[in-house]
Amino acid sequence: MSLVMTNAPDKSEPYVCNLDLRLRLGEVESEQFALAFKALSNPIRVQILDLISQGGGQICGCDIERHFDLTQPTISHHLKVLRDGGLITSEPRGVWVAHRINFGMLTALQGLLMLVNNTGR
Amino acid sequence: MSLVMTNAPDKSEPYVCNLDLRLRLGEVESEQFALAFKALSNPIRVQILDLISQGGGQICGCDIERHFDLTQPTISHHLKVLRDGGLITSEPRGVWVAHRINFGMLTALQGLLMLVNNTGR
DNA sequence: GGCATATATCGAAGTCTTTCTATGTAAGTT
DNA sequence: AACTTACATAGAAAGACTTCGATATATGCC
Repeated sequence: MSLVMTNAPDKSEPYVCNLDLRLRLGEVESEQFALAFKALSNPIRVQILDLISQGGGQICGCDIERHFDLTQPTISHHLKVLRDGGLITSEPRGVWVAHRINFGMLTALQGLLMLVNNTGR
Repeated sequence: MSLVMTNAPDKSEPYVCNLDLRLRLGEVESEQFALAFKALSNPIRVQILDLISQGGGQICGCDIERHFDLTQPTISHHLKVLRDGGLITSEPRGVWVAHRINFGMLTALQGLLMLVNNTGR
């Protein structure tokens, strides 16, 4: 019996294929998660999401553009990717558009990470 | 005074640009997060990560390939993307390779989501 | 109506991703 | 030494992503 807690595989034991593994996540489910993570797979979009979270629901594109060396169409594109990934919602408000965090999606992503993090240990 | 808790912007108020927003995430930091999220931006890789978490550290490529209609080089590529994104580690163990979840990275990603989720509310 | 402001869309250029086939490497087996 | 098994790498084809300039739309103001 070892004195340290470990889940490291025993090098002396021959490997036996693990036949118990199951795809717990369905195709549709994993595609939805992948789409949301894809929205976060770009450093600019990670920073945009952080800016929106600081804005407390009151944020327009011009408040975002100011922080980056990118053109307005590019920022508009990144906001669309975040929207399509379900991470934000955008509501027209007169001449500008209010961008808000979709808390439900963030919570869902946290849930998936927790599932993997806890199952693995 | 309203009877419901809301952070919805007041439609009657004219919008004023929010000059207080700051990029809390540096360039290097947001690039690292983006790289990790990019690893999760594909449904196959989301499912692979889930399989590895179920394996408890004892998982080889053949245990993964069985579940997908993809060739061995393609699975090998996806594992490399997960590795480069810091989500798993892979240790050669004789003729096969043990893939393991990098719990620290999952926790870091959960932390970012929590930051955005909590700041926004 | 005419003009300014905020945002979206289009189309194009360059780059990166996904997947394959073919091939290489390295450990275990007979 | 030859063979099998597990995995990695190389190169190629198709498609997706990122960014831009140009242009369109739509609201608010004079």
